[in-house]
Amino acid sequence: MVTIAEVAALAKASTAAVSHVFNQRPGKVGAAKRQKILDAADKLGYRPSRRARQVRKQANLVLAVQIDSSITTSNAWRSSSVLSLVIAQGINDYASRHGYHINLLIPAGGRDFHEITGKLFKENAVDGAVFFGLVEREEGQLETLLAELQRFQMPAVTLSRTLSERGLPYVGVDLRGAIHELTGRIHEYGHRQIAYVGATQRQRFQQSEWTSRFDLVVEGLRDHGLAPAEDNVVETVDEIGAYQATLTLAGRADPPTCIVYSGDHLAMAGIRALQEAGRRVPNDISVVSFDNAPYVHESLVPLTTIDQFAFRRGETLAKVLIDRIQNPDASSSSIHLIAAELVERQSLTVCPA
Amino acid sequence: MVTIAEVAALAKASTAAVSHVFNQRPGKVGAAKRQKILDAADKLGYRPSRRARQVRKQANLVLAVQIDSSITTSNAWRSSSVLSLVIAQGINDYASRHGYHINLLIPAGGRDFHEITGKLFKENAVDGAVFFGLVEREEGQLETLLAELQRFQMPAVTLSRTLSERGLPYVGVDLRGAIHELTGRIHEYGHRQIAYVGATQRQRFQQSEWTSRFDLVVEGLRDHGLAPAEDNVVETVDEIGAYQATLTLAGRADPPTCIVYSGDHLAMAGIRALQEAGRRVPNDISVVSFDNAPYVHESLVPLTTIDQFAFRRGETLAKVLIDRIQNPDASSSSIHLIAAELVERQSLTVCPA
DNA sequence: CTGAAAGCGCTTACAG
DNA sequence: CTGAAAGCGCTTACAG
Repeated sequence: MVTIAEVAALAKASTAAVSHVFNQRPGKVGAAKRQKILDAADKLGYRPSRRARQVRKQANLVLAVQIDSSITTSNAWRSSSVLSLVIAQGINDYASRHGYHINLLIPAGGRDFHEITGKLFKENAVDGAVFFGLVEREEGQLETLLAELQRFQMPAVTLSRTLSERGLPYVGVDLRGAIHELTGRIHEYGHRQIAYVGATQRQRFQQSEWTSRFDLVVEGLRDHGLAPAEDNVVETVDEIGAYQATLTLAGRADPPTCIVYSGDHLAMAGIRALQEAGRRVPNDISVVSFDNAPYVHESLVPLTTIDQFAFRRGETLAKVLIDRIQNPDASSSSIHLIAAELVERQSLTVCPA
Repeated sequence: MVTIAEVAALAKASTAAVSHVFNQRPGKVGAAKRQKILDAADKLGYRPSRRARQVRKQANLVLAVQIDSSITTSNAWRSSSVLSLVIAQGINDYASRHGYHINLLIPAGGRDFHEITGKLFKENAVDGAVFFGLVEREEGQLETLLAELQRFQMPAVTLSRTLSERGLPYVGVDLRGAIHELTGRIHEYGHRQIAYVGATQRQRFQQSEWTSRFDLVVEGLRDHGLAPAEDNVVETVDEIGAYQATLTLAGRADPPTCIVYSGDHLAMAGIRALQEAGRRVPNDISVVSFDNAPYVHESLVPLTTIDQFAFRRGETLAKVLIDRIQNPDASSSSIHLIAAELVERQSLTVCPA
């Protein structure tokens, strides 16, 4: 391993100068010497040691990432498990570009909270934490978490609305624009009979992004004088449900000409059902959905969908957290919204005459 | 933060003694002094600093964990994504109990290899790596990986047979015993018409554990003079496929009395189909499957299934890897098999008369 | 603007 | 069996 001393020797500078150069402290080292140092480092293949830096800086350079346990314990939520992983990828990507590692916690029933606070905080093992969700299993768990965060001065960011309402910086997605564009397109293409298959308000997880998808779609449709009829809204959470619902819708005397699904996996199941029912997509019936998940390329018909930018959300989560860690006093904004975007492929087209 | 010096002072010992005690070096410190040190540490709430340890030991205390990218890019493989996460939990659990952190890599198309070797190895950022699978995207990628591993003297363990055949320590699951018990039970319960729904030999991923499930079931059944008829074997990889296949099987004039599914999620879909077809589970038709995944509690009928101990596999993976890191010369065995176990719940019962 | 020096908290030969 | 001391690679007041 090549050390700072070797670089200093080759560049005929002090180790301090080398350190300054590698810590981007501007104006500390003259341009000429700076260049010599950079050249020497380059020639030697020098890379600052994370480890030594950590001792000196009294920082772990580790981020705790707590993924919601429902992604493993709930079968129907497996689709969000994939998105969670993509978010985790994004966090990891940004974090490692900034010298941080991830300590991934996927709590199993009940242990969630203790794992993170009890071990990591007390052992001073991490510099910050990201909470995907907060499944409150016991009364007062939320309060305890917030208190611990406070006590250990632990910076944290979240994807959970509950936590964001309690002051944690929040990284979310802004669906409004994309949904508006989508409903505009649906209207423009002449669709009048629209169905919605997926999670709606009635679901047990209130306030989630999934339910707001439904609300926003209805709202967007209304703006164009459209809205799904009551019996064109089917609450379902998994693919078999979507498959069955679609079969039913397709079997109607007067089927919808456009079906909106709350997720790509449901839409993909729906397309299978439509094809089996002898309906062509999109010629007979258009299909649109949400997520633009990594597996969307497997769709039988290229899917028009709303990209939620999961990876980018992960990056933002990491960025916001690391900023807070490195700059605890800076008053940064606490809500970060990433605008979703409509991705037009082939599953949405003009309404058949 | 309380340091080793403070403990030494309170215990009237040298810092070296304290260090020895905390490093489990036996016979280095007398029992009496040892106790005094432990007491002092306890009173002060002392915990060794990972960071300082890292500089001294020239170790990162970080493990790279490369999950297979197909868990996000393939919709049908979402079930294995959950199991992968449970394995990752197990790794994380064991690792953090031993002072290691995880650097989780979920490669996105193509970047897999470069990410791990190019960045982590060269930057000397990790002490070891676990590879869930190796998706060879380019010719020679496997060779390059092995060469890099060699070059950087990087300990690695794997879940992939391809990699294990090339010498990496392998942690697998031994299904034989559990499947033998299962087929014994099926025979004993009087089932004669048995169906298999799920992944079989014909699947694109040869040599995977999934295909061997099928082979072993057939083998176990044969041992009892049973075996699924050709048209009782349905190749499918997702829930809708399982649902449809089950509907078909249940609709037969002479339906099977026992259906074996290659995964819990498929069995759960199958049970839905059976119930919708008016078949009672297990009274009319028995159902068994593989995995004992975390979401199995959602099954409409408590599922008899073969537990693959994903969590334990993760722990073992971490253990084997850390052992290698800490003891590079020890010649340890390179194949570790965890015996699967039959978990009997209610979905398998005696064959109706 | 630059460099010599102390120190982060720990581990480990080494001499006793 | 025990302790004084050097050192891991870096950062950061501090004095020049």
